[in-house]
Amino acid sequence: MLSTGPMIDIKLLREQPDYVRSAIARKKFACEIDTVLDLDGRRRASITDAENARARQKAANQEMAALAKGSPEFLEKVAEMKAIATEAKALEAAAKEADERFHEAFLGIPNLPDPSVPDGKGEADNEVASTWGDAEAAYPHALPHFEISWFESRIDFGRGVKAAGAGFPFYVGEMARMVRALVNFFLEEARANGYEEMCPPIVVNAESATATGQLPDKEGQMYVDENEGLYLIPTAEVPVTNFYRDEILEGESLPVYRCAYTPCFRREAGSWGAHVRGLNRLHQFDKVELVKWTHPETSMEELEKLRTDVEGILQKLDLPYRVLRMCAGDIGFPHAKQYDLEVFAAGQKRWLEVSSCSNFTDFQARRAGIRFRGADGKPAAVHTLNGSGLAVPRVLAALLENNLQADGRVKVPDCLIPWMGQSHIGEATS
RNA sequence: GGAGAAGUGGCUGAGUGGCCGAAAGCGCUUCUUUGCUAAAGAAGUGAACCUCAAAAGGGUUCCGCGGGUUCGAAUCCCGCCUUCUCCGCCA
Repeated sequence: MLSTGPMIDIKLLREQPDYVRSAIARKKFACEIDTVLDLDGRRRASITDAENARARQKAANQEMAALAKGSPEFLEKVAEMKAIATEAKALEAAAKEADERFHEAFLGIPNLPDPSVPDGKGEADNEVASTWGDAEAAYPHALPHFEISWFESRIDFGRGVKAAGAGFPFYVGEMARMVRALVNFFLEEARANGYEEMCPPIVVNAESATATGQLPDKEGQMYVDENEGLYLIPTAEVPVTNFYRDEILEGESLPVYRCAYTPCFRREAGSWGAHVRGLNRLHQFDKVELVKWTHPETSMEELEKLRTDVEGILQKLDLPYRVLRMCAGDIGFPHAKQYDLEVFAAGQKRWLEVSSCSNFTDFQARRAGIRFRGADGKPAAVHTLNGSGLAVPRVLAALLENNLQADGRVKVPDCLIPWMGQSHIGEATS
């Protein structure tokens, strides 16, 4: 009847409303649990009424089929049936409306945070789970990347404004090749970790955006083509996760690992500020995304493996980073648990988020209708996970800042040299 | 973009107003027979939702999607989507 199912389990909400209420209270999203429960009750009563009416109608129709067409008994029955049909139709329309109202409200309930997620109201309450590398190390020549003398000649924001708008730079020459080198490196790392590469559409329809939770929560963050009803993807997570929408996977095929490189588009409405300069925040950027479909029982350990996979890439790049265990108040609408990975940009002396690794448990899978056949043969929702592996611009920013040398050039990390074919970029200034 | 054709269960494919959740075949599962395999035979084999404490059972819906006609629609009408063929265009 509806292509997208509920986000959390409605049975859980019915049976343990207080648990759901308190779990959601830990998140920053407000939602009307009682309204949803009330609408659920109305919906179910309405459906029962409609189905009973329909059953009466069907039974009567069976009798009619046995009567001779045009006979007096038949004509009498037809007259009688009209009233029943009218009633059934009205009840069905009411049931449909009640169902739609319920679903609309239900869609507004966020995923519940996992018990292991720390309490907290926002950014300041996230816990540092671990750090790698030495962010305090001397980076004697570090500069904010946007202050490097040759920066604008290789990442041209001014001409980007002319061609498209703020936040859409041109990468020129060796910097364009740097982007390509990073993307290639990221994809090969993903492949080595068992993720099968995909090349997905970079626009999606509203159903897909709803399934992964971008809609209705983050409507304003996506670029949209009103004519076609298509959204430019904010992340490859959206098309890739929807690959299996409305499908039932064989239990043995889990877990499935996939990765995809795509440009990502974000309007970032209202989030522009003075601290956002250079590559720190863009409307379009390149990213390799890792996606997993797993058994419910293993999703939390798969999240740890996912995070470890991403950490391995940062280690090869030799970028100091820290892992944040995101608090309940700062994790996203569809998230059950989330780690953010931040690299240290020595020039700005700031931590830049380059990856977010998340377990959505069955939230997306329910909305997307992605199920697997368990041991009992019954379909059940899979768990979906994803993480950036990695986003290009901020990694590039940190590389430019941390690897800046006395002569004004930037040393290319060893792991990228095979892809770049050169050991330094930029021009010597001294 | 223009002109035609088609969309039925995991697959192939019947079905032009009621007896159709839907023939038949294939596939799949279990069982039987059989030195093994193969073959043969028997039974079973979709999903969602409502009801039920749960299971069992019962009910409703689903033949691309959405409307409509009718007492009754897989079947008739309208709109849309998708696929295929031909033409045009194009990387």
